[in-house]
Amino acid sequence: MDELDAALVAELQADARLTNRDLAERVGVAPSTALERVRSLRARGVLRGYHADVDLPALGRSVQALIAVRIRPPARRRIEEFRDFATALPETVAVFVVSGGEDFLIHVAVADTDALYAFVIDRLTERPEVADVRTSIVYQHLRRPALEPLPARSVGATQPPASRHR
Amino acid sequence: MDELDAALVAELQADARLTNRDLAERVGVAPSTALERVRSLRARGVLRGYHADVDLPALGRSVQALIAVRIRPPARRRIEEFRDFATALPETVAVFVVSGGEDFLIHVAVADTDALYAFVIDRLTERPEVADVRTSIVYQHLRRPALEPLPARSVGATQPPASRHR
DNA sequence: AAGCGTCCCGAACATCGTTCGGCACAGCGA
DNA sequence: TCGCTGTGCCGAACGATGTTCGGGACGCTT
Repeated sequence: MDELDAALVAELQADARLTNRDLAERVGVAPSTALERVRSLRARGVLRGYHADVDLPALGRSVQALIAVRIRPPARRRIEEFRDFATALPETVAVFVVSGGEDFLIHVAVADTDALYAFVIDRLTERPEVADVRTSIVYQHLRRPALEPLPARSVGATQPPASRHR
Repeated sequence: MDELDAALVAELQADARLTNRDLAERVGVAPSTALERVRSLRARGVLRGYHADVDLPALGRSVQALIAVRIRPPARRRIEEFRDFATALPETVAVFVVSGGEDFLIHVAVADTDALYAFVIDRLTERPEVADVRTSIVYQHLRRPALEPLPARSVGATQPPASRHR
């Protein structure tokens, strides 16, 4: 993870459909170099995939919510089963397994508030391990365009090689 | 948003770097057709962009958290200012503006628990409008590979044209 | 039944992805 | 000081891909 890797990652976070040539040009290396670097990043698991960002209302999901769920008893098996269950639901956008007052935060996107209510009372509270549910409507969901590697102390980061060549 | 559009969106959500040819083959149309459809989806704002999914620990951010923040007074100006502030912070992954007990949920990724603590007490509670903060560690963050358009009642969806041609 | 609009296709040319041989530099040991 | 070695990068070349454009098929309207 030297500076070049970081630049490639940043560019691909901002636009994953950049052509390899454009990508190379933006970070200032030859296309062949960019190609090999990106491959390495993929192989090392730094780049995990590329996903389209979709407008949820256009998909008929105008209402988003974050649903905090408490599981009783919070044993590994219950947690993992519920996590898999929640992740597989078609209304689910993402699932956070968290510490604190609750065990899960489920990010859902549904057609309207009726569908949200139905989701909570039919899908969630129907399950016996669900001890508590708190629903928050999501008004806005903003993401950062690109995550830079932070100051990076120690971590598993490989040594940045000295700058080379021309 | 007919069936073909939905298929294209689903494929690009799963892998945004599919070549147009592969994409066309998967959904069963000619490359030129796929190209025009995807263009239209972009132009209509259904597809908002393409982003690389990055392994945060590899970027030196091994600790993730969701930080619930309450703003006082919760007036529009305060809310919007704080939202922009939080979105711009380098530690921030995403910001949810929500209803309920809190006004914000900030998803952050930092190097370690020290950095998390520093973030909360130096960056957040330093601001006078921050009335309350609740931090939850994120153990896991799972996303759905692809969001299908839900049963879709009414919505702004255009009429699906009858199947055409061969 | 004829006209029209929509959607899709396939061929063709420009552009891109990918491979491969080779060079430049840094570090090492003699 | 000198040569050796490994690493990272480059550029040319070939195969694959992106993109445009003219035209055909179908359903709907008049």
